[in-house]
Amino acid sequence: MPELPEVETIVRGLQAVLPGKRIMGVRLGITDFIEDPSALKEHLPGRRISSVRRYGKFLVFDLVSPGGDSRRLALLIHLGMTGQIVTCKPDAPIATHTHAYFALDDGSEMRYRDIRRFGSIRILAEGAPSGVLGPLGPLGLDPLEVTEKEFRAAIRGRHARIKALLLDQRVLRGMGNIYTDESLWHARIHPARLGAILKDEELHGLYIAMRRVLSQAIRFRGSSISDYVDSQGTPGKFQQRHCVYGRKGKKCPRCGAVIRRETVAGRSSYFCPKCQRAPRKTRKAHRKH
DNA sequence: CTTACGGCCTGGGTGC
DNA sequence: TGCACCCAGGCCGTAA
Repeated sequence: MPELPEVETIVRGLQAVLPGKRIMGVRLGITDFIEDPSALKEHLPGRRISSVRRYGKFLVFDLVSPGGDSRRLALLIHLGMTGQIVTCKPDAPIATHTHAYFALDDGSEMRYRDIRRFGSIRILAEGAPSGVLGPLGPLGLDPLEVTEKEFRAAIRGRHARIKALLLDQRVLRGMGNIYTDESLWHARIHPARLGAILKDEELHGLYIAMRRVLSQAIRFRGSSISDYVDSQGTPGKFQQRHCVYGRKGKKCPRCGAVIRRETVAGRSSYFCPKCQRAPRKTRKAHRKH
């Protein structure tokens, strides 16, 4: 579900209401997607949320302990495909597939709901001796903060398809299937092209397109295809602005050709066969023997 | 280092 | 109404 713009929208909504609030208690439903459920109950109650940040597609809740205990902890939530976080009153109706409830000291509640349970919730000990960054460690550059030079360096010389590179969280943190396809369309680059063969001119165009698409998507509060809602339960609007994603069989808004859907890098990929010229062929035959 | 694939889960849509 | 099948904003592990 959520890519950078959706997570950013949720984070902004939470950052507006959560900082300063203390977590009083944790209730859990199904926990098979939580690495260490008891750690949540052990470490969260009593701690105060100092800020809510986005790191790639992760939500990071920075926690401070009022009792002088200076060990810094963070609550890390990844939304997977169908994760949702909302704040509400404790007596608000409980949506199906709600699996975690965080009671706050102002009497409100933060809830985590996740139909498919591909998400994750875990504690990050920021002062720990090793593996300090945990799952955040391997993540690459933020697409909205990366410079063009860094972007070029990350893509150039890579033999993988550009689609796979954009989706690889170790290269860029935050891109997902929708915004990858939209960015490639704007830049007129076929998803199966190899990163290594892209010209500087094309990388420039892709860099500009990616940042424009993401910024615009944030402005429209993300894309709601089926499940995504922000922290107030409101869907995004950017899906109305998609040029190729989910538009198989419809006309390319730029040239009128029929948009196609093919699997590239293991994911559904939407593109305009006319604007986004396909690469010559993948030489796979040579590799055998 | 890369790709391909299956798996994790549930639900929506389609066609018979 | 049922069933089989395909699809889905992510990511991990395995094998080649």
